[in-house]
Amino acid sequence: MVRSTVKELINSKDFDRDVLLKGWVRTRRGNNRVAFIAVNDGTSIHNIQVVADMESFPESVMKRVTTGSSIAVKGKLVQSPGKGQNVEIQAGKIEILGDSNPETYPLQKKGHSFEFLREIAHLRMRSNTFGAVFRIRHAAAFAIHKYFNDKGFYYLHTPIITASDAEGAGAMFRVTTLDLENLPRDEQGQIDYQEDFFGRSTNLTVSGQLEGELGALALSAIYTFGPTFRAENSNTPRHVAEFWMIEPEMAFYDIHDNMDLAEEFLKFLISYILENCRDDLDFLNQMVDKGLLDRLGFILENRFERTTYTEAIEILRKSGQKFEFPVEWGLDLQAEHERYLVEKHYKRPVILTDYPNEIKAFYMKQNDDGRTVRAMDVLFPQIGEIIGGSQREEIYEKLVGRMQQMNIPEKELWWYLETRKFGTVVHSGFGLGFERFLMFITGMSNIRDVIPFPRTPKNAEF
RNA sequence: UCCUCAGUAGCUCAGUUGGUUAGAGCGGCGGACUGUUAAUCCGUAGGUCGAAGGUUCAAGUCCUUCCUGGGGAGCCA
Repeated sequence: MVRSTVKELINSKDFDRDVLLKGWVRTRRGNNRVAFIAVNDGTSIHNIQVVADMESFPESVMKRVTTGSSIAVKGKLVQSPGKGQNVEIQAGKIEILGDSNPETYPLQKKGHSFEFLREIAHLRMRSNTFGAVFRIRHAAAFAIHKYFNDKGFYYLHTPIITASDAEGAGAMFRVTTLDLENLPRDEQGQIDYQEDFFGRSTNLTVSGQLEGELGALALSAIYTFGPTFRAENSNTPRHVAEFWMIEPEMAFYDIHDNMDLAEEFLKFLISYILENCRDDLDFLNQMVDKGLLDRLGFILENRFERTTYTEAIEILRKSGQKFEFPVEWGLDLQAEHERYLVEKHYKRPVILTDYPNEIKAFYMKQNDDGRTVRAMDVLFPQIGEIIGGSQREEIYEKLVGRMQQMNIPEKELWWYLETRKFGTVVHSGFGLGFERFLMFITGMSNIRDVIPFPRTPKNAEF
């Protein structure tokens, strides 16, 4: 007999047929006459109830049906006479696939703190919340590929190991095969990286953007979606050392095309999750974050307001609102400022453009005013910035000028600069931190709870 | 890295101005119960009080250092 999943069975109306179910026991209730076994196989947030007449099964088997054990059940799918579920399985045969000692199995039927579950990350996916989170994580990843593929973008695999440490996006992890106990030295006593695997110093990537631009300037539109590494000693609910990032780059797109894409992309992802993960979202909305569904609706129902950084500073200064951090032209906006603009002033998502060049990266398109660049930040309620991007500087001389000002070594990025020498075009792109997006769409408040096995300072367990 | 709060049973926590043998709920185990819904009721076991050092007649409680975790800040996605 073919195994049916919980997802198939709980939605089925084809009753009184024989089915085969395999899964893990979540809870067990009952008395000496009848046992109610809640089984979950990860295909749904819901469990299916297996009903077993105690006298039909040997005690030696029923004793082993404990929380966490894996079982196979052959039985009849029937309409449930009890409240709380539509269908259940009247068990005909129960086989224990794998025992689970109830005295040592750490997951109980009562709720656990996320902090505790993080310590048992190898088992936490068996809990309701983490099952929901990781089903949504999958759906979001799939939706990202679907969106870009349907739009004619190419998925470009930018390198994970990079020799460039000029990207300026934070501290990097070194990649080496040198013997750390016995490092080769040159005449000056410096470490001799010519002896290293690549013949030079290499690191894990902090961004695929620069290589992504090379792809866009050949294939018209590309996106990257891969792991990214930051060796910063950041201990916050919003940072991990290894995370996933989505970075589209588009030739012939100016800043306005870029904003259009970002808005359409985010709305598509949210609609896709709402359509395909409704049960999981309902669960999270009820158990984790009561404002979740309203907030997702808020994004879908509103056109993103577009304005400039300079205008935003004016609004904040005139607001009469007391902020913890100062509001002044030239300073970066804090999350509290971004949230005020979105939640109080515009009451809709906001895209800010034209930031002071001093607080933005070297590759951003310089405006004619000489002091702002064509950056764009997409701001969401609750979290502030969710997407950061820009039109890129395509004029060789201007780009080099900026690199010199900011002490970015031109020699190392010769390949990046050559794209501005040979057939340069207007182009744009942006970056979306995948886990930051997942926090928004699941309502989870710690980034370590939206990635299966988080890497943070002093923690690389699992 | 800085600031701050916390660490007591498998989990979530209480524990008085330092004072006898460290408690509860849940979970586990045993029992009762004819369809349960985080079942209910009765009973029961379970502790290196994060680690090391110190003060004291006496430390879960006070002091020092360290470790781990939460929140905030910085860095940033």
